[in-house]
Amino acid sequence: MTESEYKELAEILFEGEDLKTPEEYEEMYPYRKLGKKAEVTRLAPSPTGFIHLGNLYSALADERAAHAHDGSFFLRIEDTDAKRKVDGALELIIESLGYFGISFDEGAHLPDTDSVNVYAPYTQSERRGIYHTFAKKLVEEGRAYPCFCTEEELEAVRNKQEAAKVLTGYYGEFAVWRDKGLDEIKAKLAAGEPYVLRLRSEGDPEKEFIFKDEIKGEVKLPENITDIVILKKDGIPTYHFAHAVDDHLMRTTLVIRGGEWLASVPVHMELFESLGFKPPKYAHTAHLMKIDPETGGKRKLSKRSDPEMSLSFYKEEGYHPHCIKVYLMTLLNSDFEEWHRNNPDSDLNDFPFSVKKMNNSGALFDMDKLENICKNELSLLDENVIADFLKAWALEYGTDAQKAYFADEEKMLAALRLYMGVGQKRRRKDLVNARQALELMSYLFEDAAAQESDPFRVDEELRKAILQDYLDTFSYTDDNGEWFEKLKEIAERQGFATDRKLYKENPEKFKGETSDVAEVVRVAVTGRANTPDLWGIIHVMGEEKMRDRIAAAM
RNA sequence: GGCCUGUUGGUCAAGUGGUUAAGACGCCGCCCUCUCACGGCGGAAACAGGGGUUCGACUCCCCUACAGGCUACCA
Repeated sequence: MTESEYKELAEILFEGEDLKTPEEYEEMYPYRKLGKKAEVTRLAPSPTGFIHLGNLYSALADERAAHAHDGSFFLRIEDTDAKRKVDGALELIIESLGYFGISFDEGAHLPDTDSVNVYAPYTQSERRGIYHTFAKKLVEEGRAYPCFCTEEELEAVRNKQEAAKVLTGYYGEFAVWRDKGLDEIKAKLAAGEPYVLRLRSEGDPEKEFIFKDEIKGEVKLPENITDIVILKKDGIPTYHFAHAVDDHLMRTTLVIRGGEWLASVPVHMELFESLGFKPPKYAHTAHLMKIDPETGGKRKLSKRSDPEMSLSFYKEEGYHPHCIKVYLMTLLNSDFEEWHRNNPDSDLNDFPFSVKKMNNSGALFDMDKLENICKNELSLLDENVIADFLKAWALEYGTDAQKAYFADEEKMLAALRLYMGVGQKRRRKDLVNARQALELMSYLFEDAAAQESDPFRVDEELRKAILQDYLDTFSYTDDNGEWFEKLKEIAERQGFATDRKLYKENPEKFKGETSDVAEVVRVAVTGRANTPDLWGIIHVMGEEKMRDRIAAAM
C-alpha cells in the first residue's frame, strides 16, 4: 500500500467518528510541574470486585514511590474486559485501600470535573475516542492494519505452529492480513465482516535489546515480532495499547506492576516507539507467596484458598491497619525494619522508600512475623487509639458479651491497661488483633461456664483447700504487696515452699512453691494458667465476679 | 515445547571478587519472675548442585535441578 492508501484506509476505518488529533490530546494533557526526583505512579486495577493483599502491597509501593518526593499517585480503572466487570468494584477498591490509609491524589474515585483530575477520564471504557485517535494515527502511518481472521482460523494456525514446533503467534508469514491490498480490505469491510486492528511489527527476530528494570536491573529481551492486537473487534483497546496511550497521556513516569508483565515489555517498547512516545520507567515486582500447607512448597498466594489473602480478613479479625502497613513496608524495603526501630517516633511516611530496594524474588507471607509486628506496634500505640479501635471492632464483630462490656469506656480502658501494661516500666506485648485481644480478656465479661478452662494441676481436695483458704483471707482493699503476702501464707499453710531456692534444693519436702498456689487461684479466677498480674485482674473484674468464678471452680 | 525471571539458615533478608557470611521472626537453653508477657544473656541453623574464569568466588560465565511467569480479540 502507498502512503495515500494508508490515509484512505484510516479514513474508512474511523469514518463517522468525531476524533480529536493526537496533537490536541498532547496539549490537553500537559506534563505535571514536579520536582526532579518526583515520580508519577498509578494503581490500575480491573474492577473484578475482589481486592487482595497483593493489591495492597502493590498499591503501597506505588503510593510510597510517588509520595517519597512529592510526586502524584492516581487511580485508573482498567475495565476493557467487560466479562470481568462487577458492580460496586470501584467503591470496594477505594474503601478497602482507604482502610489501610492509601489514598489517591487524582483518579477514578473523583468526578472528572474535579479540579485535580486534569487527565480525566480515568476509566478506560470512557476513553474510547482517545484510543481511536492514536489507532487512526498508526493506520495512517502504516503501522497498524485491520485483520479479518476469525478465531477459528487463528486457532488452526496456532495448532499448525505447535505441531511444527515453531513460535506461535501472528507474525511473519502467518500474518496473513499484513500485506493485503486496499481493495481486498475494502471488500471485506463492505461485506461488514468484523476485524481487529493489529500493530505492524517492525521487530527483528534476531535482535535483542537490553531493558533496564528498576528492580531487576538489566534484562536481555528479544524484540517483539508479533503483530499484536491493539483494538479488539468491538473497538476496545487491549491492555497493551491502552497502557501505552494512557500512561503516556497521563504522564506516568514510573510503572510498578507484577512480574507477569515483564515478558510483554518488548511489545510495550515497540508500541511506545511506534506511537512516538517516550516509555516510562518500569519496576516489575515479585508476587507475594506462601507456604502451601499441603505440599510444603512455595506458591503464589491465591485468593481462592487463602483467607489471609483477602483484605476483609484483616478487618474482620481486627488487625490494626497500622500494623499491616508496617509489615508490608518491611516486605517492600528490607531496611525499613531497622529504620523503624531507630526512629520509633517518626511517621512511617518519612522512611526513604525506594523501588530500587525492593526485592526481586517473591516474598513469603509470614503470619508469625506479622503477629510479632502487631504485638510490637500495638505496644507502641497510644492506649486511647487502641481502645477506640477495639471498641469499634467489638461493636461490629463482637459477641453480645463483648459488645456489652466494651460499650463501657471505663471497663474497657481498665482491661486494656492490664493487657498492655500501661503505666508499667515496659508495655506488655500480648495483643495481636482485636479478635485475639478480646478472647484473651474473655473471663472479664464471660461467665465461668461460658468459657473453657485450663486444667488444674493439683488434686481436687488440695484445690478446694487452697481456694477456701484464699476466700477466707481475701480482702479487696489489700494492695498488691499485701495480697501476695497472703498468698505466701496460704502456701505455707498448705505445705508449699515460699522460697524458691529452698524448694529447688529439696523439692520432695514440699507440694510445690508459691507459684503453684498462685496458679490454682489464677485458673479458678480466669480459667487460664497464664495471665497478666492476677491482683490487677481481680481489681478490674471486681470482688463479686471473682468470688463467683472461684465458687464455680470448687 | 520456546522465551524470560528467580534460588543465602525453617521464614524475611544484608551482602555485589578477599567478611569470623549482618540483622529480624521462629526455635532451644539460662537469668529475671506469683504464671504469662516484657527484658537480658547464650545456642543450633544458610550461600540449590556441578563445571569453569581468577592468586582468590555467595558475588562473574556455562550447564543441571527446582520454583515462578509469559507464550489470548484477559488483564
